[in-house]
Amino acid sequence: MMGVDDTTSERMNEACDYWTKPLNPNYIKNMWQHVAKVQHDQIERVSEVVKTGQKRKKRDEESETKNNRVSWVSSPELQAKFLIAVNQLGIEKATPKKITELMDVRGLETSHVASHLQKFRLRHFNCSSSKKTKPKSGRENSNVPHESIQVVESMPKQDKKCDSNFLHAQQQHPIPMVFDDFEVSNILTNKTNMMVDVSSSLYEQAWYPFEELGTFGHYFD
DNA sequence: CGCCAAATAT
DNA sequence: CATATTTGGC
Repeated sequence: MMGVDDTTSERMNEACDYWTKPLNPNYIKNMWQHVAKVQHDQIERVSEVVKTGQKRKKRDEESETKNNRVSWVSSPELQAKFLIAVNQLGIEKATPKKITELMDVRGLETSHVASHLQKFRLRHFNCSSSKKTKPKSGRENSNVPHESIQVVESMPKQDKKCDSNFLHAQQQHPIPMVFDDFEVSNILTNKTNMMVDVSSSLYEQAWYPFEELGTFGHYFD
């Protein structure tokens, strides 16, 4: 939200931040800085692969070695890491082993990634081909047949606070970056994304990009 | 049931 | 490593 002065208003509660005019480029810089930092922190926080054996109590973890299914769907962090790795390598050169190494997640094995990559490629292939072969009537693919999207550049480049991984992924620009719409939407809409830093009293809630703001918060600096 | 993500077999 | 098939949750 933006205003002429710093007069407070109830409506500010709906905003993630409040900017006073005139527009200062640093506002935007700081916003991206915060988003990048938060996202990076989240990704780094992944040290454990989500297991589907949730039914059983978390206490019996000795059976961990067995039924450890990796749930990509419920883990935006894994998806993000996967996407970053794939784009860093380039969609053509991305192979299970390399992806796994780049992701560097404890407990995540090449076979897991390979399986995921297979589905990823399948989706990607179907989407891009349907784009070509099916011009069709215009109203159709609003829901299921998601098309892949291409993101040329998603973030500003020059912030040192941005983590090296992010900078690397960005600056390397194996352009254009090819994302899987399915995964991207999961990442962007998941509530754990874009979380604020609880250690600061300012940041009470997260903000959910592309979604209705049920809550509100502020960001760093 | 059917669908589909994830695992497993080829 | 790629591709095909099976498994298992929902």
